[in-house]
Amino acid sequence: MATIRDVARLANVSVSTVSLAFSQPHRVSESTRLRVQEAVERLEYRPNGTARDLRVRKTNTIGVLLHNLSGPFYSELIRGVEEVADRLGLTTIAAGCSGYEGQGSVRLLHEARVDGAIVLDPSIKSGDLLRYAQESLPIVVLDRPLSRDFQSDYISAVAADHELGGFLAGNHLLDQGFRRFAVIAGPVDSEDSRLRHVGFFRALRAADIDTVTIPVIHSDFTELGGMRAMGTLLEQGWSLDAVFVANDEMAIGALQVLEGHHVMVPHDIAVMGFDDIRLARYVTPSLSTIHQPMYELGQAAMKKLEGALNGTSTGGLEILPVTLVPRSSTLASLASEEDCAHGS
Amino acid sequence: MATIRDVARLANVSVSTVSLAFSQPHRVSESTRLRVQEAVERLEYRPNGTARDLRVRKTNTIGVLLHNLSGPFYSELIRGVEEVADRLGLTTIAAGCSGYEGQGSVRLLHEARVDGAIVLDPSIKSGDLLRYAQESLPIVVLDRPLSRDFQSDYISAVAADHELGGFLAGNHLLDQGFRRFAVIAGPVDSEDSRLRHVGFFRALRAADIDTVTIPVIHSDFTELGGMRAMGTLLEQGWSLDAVFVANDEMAIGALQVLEGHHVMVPHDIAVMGFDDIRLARYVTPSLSTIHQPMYELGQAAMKKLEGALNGTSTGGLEILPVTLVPRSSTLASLASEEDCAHGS
DNA sequence: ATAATCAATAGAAACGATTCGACATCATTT
DNA sequence: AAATGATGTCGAATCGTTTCTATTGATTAT
Repeated sequence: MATIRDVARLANVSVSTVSLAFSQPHRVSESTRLRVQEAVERLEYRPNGTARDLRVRKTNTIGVLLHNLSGPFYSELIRGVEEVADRLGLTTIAAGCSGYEGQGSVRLLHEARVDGAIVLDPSIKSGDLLRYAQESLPIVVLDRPLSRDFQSDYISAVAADHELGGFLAGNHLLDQGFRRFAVIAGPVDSEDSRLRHVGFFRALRAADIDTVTIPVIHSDFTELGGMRAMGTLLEQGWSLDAVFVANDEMAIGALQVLEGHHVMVPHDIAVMGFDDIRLARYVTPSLSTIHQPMYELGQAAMKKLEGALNGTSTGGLEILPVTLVPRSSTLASLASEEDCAHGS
Repeated sequence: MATIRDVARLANVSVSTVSLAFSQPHRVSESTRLRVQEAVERLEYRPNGTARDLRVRKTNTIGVLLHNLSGPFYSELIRGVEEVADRLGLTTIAAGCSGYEGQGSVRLLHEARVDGAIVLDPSIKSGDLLRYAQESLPIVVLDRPLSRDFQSDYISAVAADHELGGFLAGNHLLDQGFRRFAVIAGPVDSEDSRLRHVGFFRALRAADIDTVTIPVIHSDFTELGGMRAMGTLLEQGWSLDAVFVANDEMAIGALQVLEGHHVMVPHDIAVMGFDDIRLARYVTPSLSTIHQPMYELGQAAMKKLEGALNGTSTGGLEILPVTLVPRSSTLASLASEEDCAHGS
């Protein structure tokens, strides 16, 4: 690889002049600029980013840390981040955190390989984040609980309004006339799931429904987990109008179990999900759910990061609203139809 | 941020000793190691990755370049890459290539910010890749055409056997007794689509079917594109048994149009996709398709890259087999049933 | 007893850029 | 004619590591 020295030599100028020719072309004479230009092309010179980063102590790169890069769920979110970052001339890189400490993406933070980071991985310990975050490396956590002792000028947060989502879900099911509910929640340590749950119960209580008698099953946010949870619910023989499931993955699992047991949705039992993943629209019946504004979340996170980067930090927590997406799985009009569908 | 000098000062040793204490702890005495250790903790010292990279001329990072990070399609693939990279102690970072040249992820290559790259983005010009690829920056292209003049010791390729996929699809449809076909292909400049098409026709010709009279519509690999293509096919009034669609996205679009026109699948027309995206299993009727081994593709790409990185390069092109995934949308037994479904 | 070996540490030279201050050279002002 | 100001260029310092080559004192071999 040709270095800037090689270019300087070939163009018969000093290294500093070459550098100037790049950064402030108007400051060097026409003739030298041309000579430099030619040398660059002859040598196929490309600047070494690592060296530059070291000197200017900036990488112009921000990292998005995910639990694993695999989640299709985060696609939209990253698009939002990228869109904003691009406008700011920043490169977005995403890294999964599958491996153990030191490995993988934590290295991006630990070794200051990025100027800032957006963290979506609940598996990264808050203590670590707190240590990493500093003026030269602000962090925005997205959709992850931040506890009271998790305060720092260099950490801010963006989240969807999960409580509101639960509330909207509850109201919707009530509107449709359902009265006997069950909840399939996420893992007990999931703050998101808890908030959704809280919002849901708030809606029910506002309608004078006794929430204490409502069966709640905690599962693990996966399709399989949803299947097991729904199976349990059926076995226990509850009489139900509707099930509020804490995310779409599990809801889709639940749908399958119901179909397997010839329980008609929404006729016998309505099902409500949360997240609005792509699949939700395509399953049969299509799944009513709460839409998380993933793209906007990504944008908001990146904007917050920008603020922290250029000092005009806003800090704190920003909460974005979610919206109800009613589909077939909770439609009362369908629920009251006859068993057999006529025509298509 | 504390530097290694600060640590050295506080521990009362030289900078080089601190460095040694990290890299080869047995080479320094117990007592100094402890002093260094303590200084590190007191100062919260973390090595600067940028400086290290510059000195050792290696980043221990490999990049995965995607068209956009958004594609859920690539999730599995990246998982495969990550799994292998982790074992090798390499960090995987993914970057989209949305922006223009110089921006975004090309910077990773251009400025040598990674030790190697896996490229999935057809929008990156082959010429650029050729320029970037060199001993210190090997590149593996994945599932993208590499033309004859695209030869370099530092570029290798991994791809799925699209031709075989088309062939399997053709045979499957023939097995199910379909005889009058149409093809919804991808963009004309898509090598993948072309190969799928070729394989499909090879199967038909082997069964003495005249492929010349088969209608072919080129679309753009999107759901909407599939809808338009199917719409056109219907308008033109062909009598068809089955449609081979060059990818699942378009196939799903086609399915929707057929449903809209009250054409029963597979009773009236069978539909076959390609890729085996997650959605394929969940649409109604579930979509028969050709499974691309995304995870294995990712693994294979990373292994090839490893070979190039440590000199034991294998180079060339590796082709992985695909498999047939028959589902409802092409099942002859369903096709011959009565119009009205009884029960579920 | 002297030379050779070894362990532990230090010093200094890279790595490849950017950037600051200095220095000519030449045109302009007083 | 001297002072001032641009303009274009250059040398050297710097960023924070790693690593090569001394240096020192102690231990072992001859």
